[in-house]
Amino acid sequence: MAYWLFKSEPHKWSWEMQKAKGAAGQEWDGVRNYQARNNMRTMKIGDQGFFYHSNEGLEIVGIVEVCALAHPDSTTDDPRWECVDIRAVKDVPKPVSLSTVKATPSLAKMSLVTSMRLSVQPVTEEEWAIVCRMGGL
DNA sequence: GCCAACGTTGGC
DNA sequence: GCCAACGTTGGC
Repeated sequence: MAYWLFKSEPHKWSWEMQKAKGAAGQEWDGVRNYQARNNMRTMKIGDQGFFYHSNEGLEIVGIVEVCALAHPDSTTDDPRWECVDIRAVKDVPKPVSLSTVKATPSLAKMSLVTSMRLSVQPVTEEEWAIVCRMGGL
């Protein structure tokens, strides 16, 4: 099982909207970056991910789960772009902010810090455990 | 809203 | 295949 982090601007697609989709989940469309796409291609059903609010909020607010393998992105005809589906699993009781992540030495190597602009990122098992603990899980 | 960082595009 | 121009992302 692998761990990931999905970024979304809340005014475009928020955690509340994701939760409203329930178990059916939502296509993670609109990604137009090769590295992010490649990350999605390697995802398996049941992989866990953090849901991060970028631009506003700047914090990890929820846990999601991959519920469909990479498939063509329905929002484009360009065959280069694929995406997975994810569904909300649970809230992070105490959202973990970017400033907290930056201030935590053991999280200094998180992609969130080192690859600021990558919208779909891998998270290591250690990082996952640390963030979950800080988030009250 | 600004702007730095960085990914992508396209001319040569 | 290089690199300048351009567009986008995302923190502040």
